[in-house]
Amino acid sequence: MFLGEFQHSVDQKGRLAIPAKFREELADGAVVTRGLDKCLVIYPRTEWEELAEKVSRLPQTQPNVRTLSRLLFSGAVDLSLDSQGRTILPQYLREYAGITANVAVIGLFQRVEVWSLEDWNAVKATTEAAGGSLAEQLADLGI
Amino acid sequence: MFLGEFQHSVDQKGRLAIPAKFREELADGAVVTRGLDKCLVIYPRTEWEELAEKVSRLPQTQPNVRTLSRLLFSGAVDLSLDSQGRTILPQYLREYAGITANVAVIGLFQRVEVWSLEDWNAVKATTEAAGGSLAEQLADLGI
DNA sequence: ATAAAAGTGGGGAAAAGTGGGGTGAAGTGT
DNA sequence: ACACTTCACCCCACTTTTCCCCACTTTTAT
Repeated sequence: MFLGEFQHSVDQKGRLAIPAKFREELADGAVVTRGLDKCLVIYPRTEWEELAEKVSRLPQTQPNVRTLSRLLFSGAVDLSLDSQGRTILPQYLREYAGITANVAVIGLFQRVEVWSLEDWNAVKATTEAAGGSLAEQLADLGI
Repeated sequence: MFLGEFQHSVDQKGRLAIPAKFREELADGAVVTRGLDKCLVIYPRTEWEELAEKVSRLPQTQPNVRTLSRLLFSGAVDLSLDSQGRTILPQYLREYAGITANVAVIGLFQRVEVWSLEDWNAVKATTEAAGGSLAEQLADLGI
């Protein structure tokens, strides 16, 4: 279970330290790829396989599905950690998410997202402003 | 079952003593996250798992669902107690709830809320003043 | 009144995060 | 085929944060 928000930095070699609390769960294989928003997503192996299956079973005759496949699969790399618990983010992924030096690493239960710090703060501000309407959604879930 | 109001302080290291009466019930795992109001909420493990499961099963392709997930999960940390029964509140959570030095810890049956003392006093004043009309509104809920 | 428990504060060891150098493999160009 | 560059990976060093322990004060219970 991935939880929490961590501010880390990407060094000149493109290395990003994965929060120590996440490492164990990612140790036996994980994949980084483009997210649906302007961010990167890290899936542990089992989650990734499930997602990949689902997407590959969608009708590839639909343009949207082909677009999604390209977004998801073409960007994917498997995430390996060095002895300090860092991974290298390829340049094209950093570009996609607008990542330069400072990033936010976000735990989202089954997955991990990586945002440029600027963008994450913007998202957070928007989210908190939308607090009320989200409360209603929760109510709909019977929470 | 969490009941009562406690005034505690947060020290320079961001540590908050959990009221002794609450510790046992939180000992086998608990999670703190952002509340829907300007406060933090502590859920015991079972409550949290139920909530997290519900949210994680929603279709993550919907933008609102992703926003909700981020609000809920990114703010969450699991609550571990040191040998003095204290937990560390990360800085971003303290900021969210406007917590600096003095807080109110409130037992609310199945969950615990943490407020900055100032905000709590304001909320309490409002609540007590609204007593009469509140009763009417609650009647609609069948209480 | 005394003892026990709860709350508060701070110091020190350990872990996490960050930066940089060196080595070897892969790829490029001549 | 060879020299050269580039990039990934491993190691080491430093700084910062976190966690654990001890000590003190205040409150509660007997």
